[in-house]
Amino acid sequence: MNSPTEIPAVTRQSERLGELIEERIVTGVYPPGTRLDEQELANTFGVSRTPVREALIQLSSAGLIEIRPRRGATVPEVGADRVCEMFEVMAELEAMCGRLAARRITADEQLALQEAHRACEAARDANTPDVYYQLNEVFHQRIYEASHNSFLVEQATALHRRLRPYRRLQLRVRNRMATSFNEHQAIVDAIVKGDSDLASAQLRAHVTVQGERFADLVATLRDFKAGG
Amino acid sequence: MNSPTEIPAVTRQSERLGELIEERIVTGVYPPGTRLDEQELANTFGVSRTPVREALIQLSSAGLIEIRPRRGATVPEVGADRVCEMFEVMAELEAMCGRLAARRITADEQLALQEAHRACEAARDANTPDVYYQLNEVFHQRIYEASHNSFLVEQATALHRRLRPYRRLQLRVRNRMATSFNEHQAIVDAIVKGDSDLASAQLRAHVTVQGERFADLVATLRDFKAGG
DNA sequence: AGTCACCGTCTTGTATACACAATATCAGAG
DNA sequence: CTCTGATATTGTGTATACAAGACGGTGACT
Repeated sequence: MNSPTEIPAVTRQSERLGELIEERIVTGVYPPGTRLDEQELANTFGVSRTPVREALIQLSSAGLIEIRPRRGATVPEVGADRVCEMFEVMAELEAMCGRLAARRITADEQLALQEAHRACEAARDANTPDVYYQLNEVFHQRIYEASHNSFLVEQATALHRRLRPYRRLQLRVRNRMATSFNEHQAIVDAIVKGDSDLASAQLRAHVTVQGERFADLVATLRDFKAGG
Repeated sequence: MNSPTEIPAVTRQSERLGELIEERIVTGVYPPGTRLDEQELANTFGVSRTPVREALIQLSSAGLIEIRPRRGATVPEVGADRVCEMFEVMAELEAMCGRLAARRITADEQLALQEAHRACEAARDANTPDVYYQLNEVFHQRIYEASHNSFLVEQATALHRRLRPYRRLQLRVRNRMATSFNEHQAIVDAIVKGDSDLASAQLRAHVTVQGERFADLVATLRDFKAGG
């Protein structure tokens, strides 16, 4: 008697491997410039080279690694300018989500959005940046979904994921949490009000600020390095 | 099946295979719903299953096929609504390109853009839709590049590619070529003038129209089917 | 007669083996 | 001592072999 809801956890190893390797890349275990040796990865994860290769190809398609023919896979050195470009695109994608969300959001989704927003508020009051960071992801996801454009949701989510490590760097920035929450408030207001232009502008600004903060951070680090 | 006389592959077979299979998908050789048997593809292209699998994984990451664990790869049935969603995102990406291009385009790029535009004009005057279609691609690519955001260029190009088959359908639409060219003219003017808001709006409208045309076409086809 | 279970076949997923290209190493010449 | 060229080694790219799950058919039981 097989229960219809039985989940045999039947996923390809290569898929799991991809996630594991991705995790190690974004967490800095494999820093930029690292050469990813297939055999070495295979040994590390206790599998053969085949699923490792498939995972690497997947990551390559996602843009997380670079595969040069006959030269193997490497974690690319993503220049600060490159990341800024990505934030620039992210800002526009989020702006679009906001614009559509303001026009299309349902009552249920409004509730879900405000709930996520209040959760962020709690994290802010508790002064728990890590929690805020996670709830922030939920908040933005709610907006994506309210756009009622599933393709857009996928694109935005993918890029959001890819920018995660760089956004994470900003946790420590002074007052970032409070400022972020205030921006969120304005965004929620605009969406609830149905003001698509305002929602769009607010979200664009919100994300653009993150890109600028990242640029600031990079500049600071460079100065720090140069200074000694 | 190694043919020793073939030119030494400077690129992976799987990469070439990916392009070949992609070509067959977008040209309708493998229509939506087709089950892509690995062994069959391997026989077709005269290689083993390994590079075929790698190509399929790549295509899956690009969103062109769906791979369900243990059930193989299939060409997904992309619903009309899904395509419309993609056009909606494309419109926004192009709008962004235009907005940035209006602010950042160099003198050289202006020349290249206008050259591409004039080439389109020639194709319009010659009433050669196929040629116009190809030159149109170049025209848009020029705008992407003028945005001076390489990540945006990649994203826009990828989505443009993915929408190609649906845009191709519109070649036959009455007066589409002339209308398209007029829209291009307005876009070029706005960019050259440096009016980023206008360029953005014009491009958004230009692409949105394509999405609507596609929707029209689908509706017409449906009625046609229903009618007889 | 309909339904369910069991079994065979087929396809995918993974491992291993082999071929070849690219890089590293070392020796010899300038 | 350095530069260059040949050789060795390493690692990728492809093929083949093996294992395991999914689908279809057939048979038995209700």
